[in-house]
Amino acid sequence: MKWDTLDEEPCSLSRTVAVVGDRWTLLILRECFLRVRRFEGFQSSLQITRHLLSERLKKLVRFGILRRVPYSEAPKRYEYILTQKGLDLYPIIMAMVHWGDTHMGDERGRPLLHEHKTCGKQFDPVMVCSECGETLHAKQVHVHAGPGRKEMTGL
Amino acid sequence: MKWDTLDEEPCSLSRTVAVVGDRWTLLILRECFLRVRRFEGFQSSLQITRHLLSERLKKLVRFGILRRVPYSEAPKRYEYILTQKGLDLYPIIMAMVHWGDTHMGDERGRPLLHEHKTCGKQFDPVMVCSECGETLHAKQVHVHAGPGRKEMTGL
DNA sequence: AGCTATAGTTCTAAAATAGAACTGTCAAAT
DNA sequence: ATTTGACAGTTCTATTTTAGAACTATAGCT
Repeated sequence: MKWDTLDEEPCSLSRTVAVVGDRWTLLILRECFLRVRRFEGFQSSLQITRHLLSERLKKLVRFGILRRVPYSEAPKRYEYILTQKGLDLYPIIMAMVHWGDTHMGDERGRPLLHEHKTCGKQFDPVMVCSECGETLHAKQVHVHAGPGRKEMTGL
Repeated sequence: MKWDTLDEEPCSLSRTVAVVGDRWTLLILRECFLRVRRFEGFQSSLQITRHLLSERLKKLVRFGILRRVPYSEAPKRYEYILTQKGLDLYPIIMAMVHWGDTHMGDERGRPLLHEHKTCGKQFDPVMVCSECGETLHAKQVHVHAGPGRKEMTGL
């Protein structure tokens, strides 16, 4: 496939997959949300090869998900900070964490617990309809082509 | 990396990534939610090589996300149906679609629109706290180690 | 001058993917 | 009775990606 133009397909899922649809990128983003910011930090916690880490970070910067911000002049050193576009990936990451909690758990229990500072409780993420607030299920959703598409061949 | 044992890591994100963390798998799942069920259907709409499609479908069946159901004896033919575990991936897919709609759009407008049959309106998915119902934002969440983990190195 | 920390780049071997052709079963058409 | 076509894969080679390790560069510290 022409993965290099996947981000221009008339399908929002394809476009997202073009940016975050590989294993290393998702794991790097996990570290970002856990407040890792530096090259050595990513490298040592993920055991990713330096080459690939360098490449993935460049790609995330190119797509505007991370900002490369200097934190030291002489020697010039940079750290990688989530932009708003990057922070907006949180529902994707949390949805994946929640699915893993639900369907891939073992006898040891959940690896991590999430506390909502606003209400103080331990929570799970729930996806709801922006209009009526009801929990969303695949079967209650009808999909139809929008302006960005003639024929229907994607999500 | 040892991608073959990623699904046993003490991290729910890793475990999910082990199953759906590659481009073809995500695109195959998109087709599943668009009601594609058969080998030829996936192959022709995705232009994936038959080899990879075969391999990915096997993997999804192995992980219990699709069921391989016969729809014809003589010749034996099968179709691939989402299980409940598979249907539960919907929030992940929708979160990705929504991020794409928001951040990867072009002048042509959205490729697809989603209608919530329950309320009849065109909607966006929103991720809320299961306890208080408020919209979730990364910065309002505090993460701490659960029973499935001693040290904290994941989500 | 030598050691360490940080942030990469370069190199080769191994693994994954692309692309096309091939296999096998059966139904319908000639 | 033989050919054609649909379906669901499998097999093969060439190309691309990734793994793993070593190397480069800048600067502070002793």
